[in-house]
Amino acid sequence: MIGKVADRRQAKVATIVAAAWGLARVNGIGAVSLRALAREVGMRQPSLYEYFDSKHALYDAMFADGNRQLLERLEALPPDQDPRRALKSFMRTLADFALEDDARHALLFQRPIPGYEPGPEAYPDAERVLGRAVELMAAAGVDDPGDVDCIVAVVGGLIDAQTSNDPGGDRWVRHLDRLIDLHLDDANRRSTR
Amino acid sequence: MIGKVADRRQAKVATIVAAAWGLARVNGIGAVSLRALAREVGMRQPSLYEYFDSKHALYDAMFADGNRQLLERLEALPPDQDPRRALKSFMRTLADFALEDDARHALLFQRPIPGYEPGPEAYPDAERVLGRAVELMAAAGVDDPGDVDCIVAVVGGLIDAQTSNDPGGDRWVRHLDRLIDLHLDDANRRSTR
DNA sequence: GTCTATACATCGATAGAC
DNA sequence: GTCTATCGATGTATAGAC
Repeated sequence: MIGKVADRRQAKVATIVAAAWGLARVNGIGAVSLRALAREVGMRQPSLYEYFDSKHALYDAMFADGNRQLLERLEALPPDQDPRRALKSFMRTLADFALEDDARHALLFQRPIPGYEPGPEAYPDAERVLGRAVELMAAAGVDDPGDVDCIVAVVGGLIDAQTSNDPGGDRWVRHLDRLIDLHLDDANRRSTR
Repeated sequence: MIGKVADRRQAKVATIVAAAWGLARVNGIGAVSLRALAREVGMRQPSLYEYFDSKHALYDAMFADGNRQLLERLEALPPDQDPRRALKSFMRTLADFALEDDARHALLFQRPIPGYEPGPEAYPDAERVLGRAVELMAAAGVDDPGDVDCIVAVVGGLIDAQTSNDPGGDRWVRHLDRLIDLHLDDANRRSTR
């Protein structure tokens, strides 16, 4: 088996990434230091360079991992014939995912690290998430890209307000379903006219 | 005049804060270093501690200054008898202000600096901004706090999407007026029923 | 692959002379 | 009030032993 050594390496990479998420949850994504991360996984700092060429490469791995987690959860949703119910379920899952872990939400959907932008190789999963959202909205009768943009912005706005101003509560996200209906109704009304 | 020395000090503080905004605009709010800031105002780095006890104190001064700028601009708006027009004008001014300067928008409305939260002494102006928004919405017939939250979140969502995904464009903010009407109509419909 | 050791850059912060 | 000098932390990177 030639793959065994590569597998072990991948497992170690996964361990390191998981430990990095742990540190990020405690002190914030910007406070993950390579020395602390190495300590967490029982290594010395230079040894991490065996697995990541730079700190940005670590961020890329975390970004890709986070998007993979999200995509996995979204794809596990049971299919729903009712396009509205399907869209709401999708968006609620997205919101729950974002609210579960501030640091992960920040890395995936904001630019919390000065000088770091996710590399292109980490984007495919992120684009699949958005693509699925667009599909679901189309099924619900939203054909104007402007309406898609609005719904995306509204959901993002609710999530951001929730995490910033009422972490752990539901003061904003409790309006999620109602606002989706409001915007779908409005989009349908304007497209059938 | 006893106040003269204090005035001079305040003027110097203002100069430093202005220079800090300049650096933030160029490299991002997170990349403002005390050494670069000192260089900018013709000082050495330790001398800045004569004016700010810590870097967080500098951030607090910038936060207060940004909110003061915003409040000034909002209070300069001409009064408008039509509550909807007044609210839209308020929100458009807010959006323009946010889109003008990414770094300022980030410091005022997000938490872009790991470990930094604005101190309580910097909040009054920020609360006056929100208070004015609530007043305008009340005048437009929005009496449910949940509806106020939704409109705040929607405007914030449009602004964030705009800065993140189409800086300099209007792909999201062009929907601002329409979405405000949509949400006001919905709030009014539900409150008069 | 992992280690020790080291180099050099940056950063915020402090001590103490003037 | 401003300076020089310095501290300890960081990230990045390398050399070389095992």
